[in-house]
Amino acid sequence: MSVRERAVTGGLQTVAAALDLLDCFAEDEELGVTEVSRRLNVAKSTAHRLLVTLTSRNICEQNPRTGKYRLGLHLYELGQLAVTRTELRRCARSLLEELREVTGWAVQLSVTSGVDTLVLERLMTTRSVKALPDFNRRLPGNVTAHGKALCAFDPDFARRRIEAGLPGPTEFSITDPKLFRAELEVIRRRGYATATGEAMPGVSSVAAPVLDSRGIAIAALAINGPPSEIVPMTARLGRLLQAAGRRLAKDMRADILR
Amino acid sequence: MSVRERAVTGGLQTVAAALDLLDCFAEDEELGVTEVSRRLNVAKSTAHRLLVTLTSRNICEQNPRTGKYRLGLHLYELGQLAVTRTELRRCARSLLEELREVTGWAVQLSVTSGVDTLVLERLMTTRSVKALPDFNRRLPGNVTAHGKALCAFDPDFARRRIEAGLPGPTEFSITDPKLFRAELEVIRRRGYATATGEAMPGVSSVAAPVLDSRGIAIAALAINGPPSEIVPMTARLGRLLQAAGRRLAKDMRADILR
DNA sequence: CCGCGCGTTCCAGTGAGCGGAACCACGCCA
DNA sequence: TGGCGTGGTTCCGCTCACTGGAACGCGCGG
Repeated sequence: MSVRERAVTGGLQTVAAALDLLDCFAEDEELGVTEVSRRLNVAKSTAHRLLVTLTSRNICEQNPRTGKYRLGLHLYELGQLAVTRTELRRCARSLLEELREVTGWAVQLSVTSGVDTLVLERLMTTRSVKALPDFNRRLPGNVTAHGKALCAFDPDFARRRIEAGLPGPTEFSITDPKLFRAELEVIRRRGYATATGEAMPGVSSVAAPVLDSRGIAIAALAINGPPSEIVPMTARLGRLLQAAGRRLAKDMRADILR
Repeated sequence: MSVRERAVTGGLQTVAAALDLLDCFAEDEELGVTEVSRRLNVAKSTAHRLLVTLTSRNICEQNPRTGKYRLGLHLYELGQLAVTRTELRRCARSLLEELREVTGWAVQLSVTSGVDTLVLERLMTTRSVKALPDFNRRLPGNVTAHGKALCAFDPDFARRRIEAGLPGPTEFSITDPKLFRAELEVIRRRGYATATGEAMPGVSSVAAPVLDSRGIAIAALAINGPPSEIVPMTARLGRLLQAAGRRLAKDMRADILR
């Protein structure tokens, strides 16, 4: 799809192409002009012009050694503005720190985004940095505890995920819709979700939803760590996270009324 | 400056306008079409088209209640990709967690960006969340300990800051170039920087630089907390941060050789 | 009901943006 | 050493995407 074909009703095709270019960097840290032109299906000169403009505002940077381009730090600044202004993040700030200190493991706050989950905040500890690999902020909703908690308590999200297919990054991932629905039923009865090795080997997590006044999940709180540490205290973590989820939901309702 | 006047040598004016529009949200959380059109000096219909396109990719979002626009969470995703791929952030990951646990206060990692400092990572604790207000990731280089450490050990940055003027957000900020230079001399001799109430009232910090092989600062590590807690242990924190800075610099040099 | 403010849509004119081609720099291999 | 391939950068003629002005639709307040 070249620039001319990026229909945006009432919008600008050139800007759409520039924004789509940014998404090319999700898979690859650095890209050359030629590869960008191939992926966007535009001429090399067009790709170059897009990159030059993005680079002029530090949305992209060029590696002087290789001549290749990567995402720039101005995105980081803008992104921090976006996320720290969300109500959810504001209300969760203190709670997340407490969870981190009480449990001693990595905590995170997630929301749905399309058919995936998006981690809005992830706080680590010394031992979690050592024990856990870095992982993605965006993941399919069926392979993590927080994703499953969100699916269990947000029927729209679950439906979207199932319709889009259930990816299976590891051998433990649930990819069968029937099994997935059964798992969601278990989670709804229990009130929290668990996952081990389903997004990536050697990571266990427990998650509970943050529910709105209709009982629909608006976010999920999770604790991550190695299976040997997390699995023995699953029930305890589940209760802790449920209580935290209720507190956060209450804080958000209070915030709206303020 | 309208769209037609946004010259980008070899670039695209329309894309430049879209990116400049994003910067309008630095000051204000939400903006209407009319205000955006005023700030960019473009027609309302042009502003609207830019916003519609940015919204189509979730770079902006529209508040359905007010009709106003704000930054969208896709920026957050892209920004996280940008920052987590920096060498510095990768090397500092574990070290920052240790510093936080050893000191019990908020730690941060900063770099220079134009005439300001940019906080790449800030780790909080429960008590720091309670004791410290939220503050900006971008600040002038003369009003924070990390900014002063970067100025003391990066002469170019210091020159740029002084030439651009020394802002004084509080009554304690150093705004006189002569006094500022004297302060930098003290920091260079001592090896670490301190600040109290200079960026915002009621916050103290200690910072030390991360130096490259020529002795030029490439980053700064800082600890922040309330004056009553930080000031009595300034010397101890200074030494701790200097050691951490040396270790980080060494890790980065090792990383490059890998 | 009318006026005002603001987000949204429409349309004619034109200049910004497109792609193809050439240029330049670098590394590699016979 | 020279030729080739790769990939970033620059140039140019053509055309259509983008611009601004104007109109529209909606909500609110007097």
